[in-house]
Amino acid sequence: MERREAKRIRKPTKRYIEETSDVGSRESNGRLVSLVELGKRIAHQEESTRSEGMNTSQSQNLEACSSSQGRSIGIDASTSGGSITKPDFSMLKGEICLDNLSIKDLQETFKATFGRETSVKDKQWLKRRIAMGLTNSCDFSTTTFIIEDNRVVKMFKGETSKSSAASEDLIAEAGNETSGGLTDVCDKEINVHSDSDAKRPESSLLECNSVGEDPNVEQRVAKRVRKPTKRYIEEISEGESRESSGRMITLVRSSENGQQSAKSVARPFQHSQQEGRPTVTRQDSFGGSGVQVPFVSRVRRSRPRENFMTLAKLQLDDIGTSTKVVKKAFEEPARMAHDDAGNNVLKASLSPKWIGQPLIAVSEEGKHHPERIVEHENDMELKSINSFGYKSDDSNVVNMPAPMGGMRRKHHRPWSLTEVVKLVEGVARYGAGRWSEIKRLAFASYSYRTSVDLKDKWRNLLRASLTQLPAENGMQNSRKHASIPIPAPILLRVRELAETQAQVPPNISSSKFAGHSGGTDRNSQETRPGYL
DNA sequence: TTTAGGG
DNA sequence: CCCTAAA
Repeated sequence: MERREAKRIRKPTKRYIEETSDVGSRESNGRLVSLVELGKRIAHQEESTRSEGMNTSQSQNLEACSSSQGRSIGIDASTSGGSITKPDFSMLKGEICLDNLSIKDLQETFKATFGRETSVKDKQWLKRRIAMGLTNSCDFSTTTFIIEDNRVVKMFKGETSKSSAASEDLIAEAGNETSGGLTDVCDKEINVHSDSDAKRPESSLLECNSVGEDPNVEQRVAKRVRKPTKRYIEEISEGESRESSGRMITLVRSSENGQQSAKSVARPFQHSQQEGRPTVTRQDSFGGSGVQVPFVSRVRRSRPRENFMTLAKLQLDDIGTSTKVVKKAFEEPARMAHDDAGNNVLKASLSPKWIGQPLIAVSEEGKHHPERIVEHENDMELKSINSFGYKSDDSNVVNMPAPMGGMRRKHHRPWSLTEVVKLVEGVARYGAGRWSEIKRLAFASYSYRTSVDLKDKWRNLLRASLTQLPAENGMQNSRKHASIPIPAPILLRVRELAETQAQVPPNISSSKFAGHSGGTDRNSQETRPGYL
């Protein structure tokens, strides 16, 4: 329990949070830049008192340049700056003033809002329409930048009122260019925008920004390379989901109103992906559709592992992965054949069959339950145990059907008594925890049984020795269970060893386990403690 | 890769 | 058994 906590709490979380939030900060930083620039430009424009026409065009530019937030900022600027006085924006603060306007005014407002004329005379309709349009645009813009918003806006406002001095600073800091130069750059950008209007995915506010102040941004992009572990993806996505989902909404929204902003917002991800390893966006090449999936579609809990693998193997003919799988799959039978050389039994007849087996038919087989094939083997086990000759048993060349099932679960291989004994011996000799050692020395002939398996088995043995030992008098040979109980002596030994090596949890001991084993058998995955 | 633990 | 985190 304690260990678990320690394990779970560890820093990776922190690190990943850092990394992931980095995206956010980078992005918001980008926004910030644009806002700063906006402020700059506003200030500049105020300073040089341009003509009315220029003003309006500028405000449009603002919108275009800063995409989503541009909207609200532009509005804010015009209201707070006060230099822009087009009647269109008289209701910028929302639908507040709509009531006071005449139909004609409303129509004009409509035009200003939606960019098209309307002949509707219905005051209510107009108001509703305008209000909707406004709230839409404002809405998503406000949801887009949350934290930075206040700060930025605040600074921005102060700057506009203060005019030149502050703006000079910003300008110098931003790009050691003259303000004219900067505006020129942006103006250019904007012209491009307005030329092709909606159909320009590439050019974006980000580019506009990076013109002024990119190095930081670039660095951050480059920094974000590592792809979090799936587990972590799931976990942090919990915290991040808000942000990402918000962004998704933004994308949708903006694509339904100002087109180009969508692409521009989404762009950083693509960028970082090109930069190196896949990061936040992934190319899901399922079925060759090649769809870009933003973040991780956190849809599945539990283990779709095999499914995925088989699926991958089937659907996309990725040579790389599939070959790897196949190779690994083939390894098993080969080794098994080799191992069984020392023993007798039916090795020769079986192994060639596996090797010769085609790679197909595997995927399909994944759905069936191949667990059953073991049955006969148990009988063998029984025999050898009954004779109590702790050997000659587990030459179990289990009739394992095609191991290369696209990474299917290892066929459940019951632990034979000899294996258990060897395990115990191994632990006695090398100590519990030296699983690799034990594996290498005591289990040299059992190619299956990885060190992890040994570890697991030992854990189970331990558990068994703890729970089952007290009652060892009563139900020694009980036929309750189909499988063979582990002989008490062995369990005793296990326990001794465990005590020797301080593996016995002092107080909890049996009660916990007893309660635990009462639970559902979880697909018979977890073998019962006291049995083979 | 190996260990340790949770599932 | 599987999966992962840590080391």
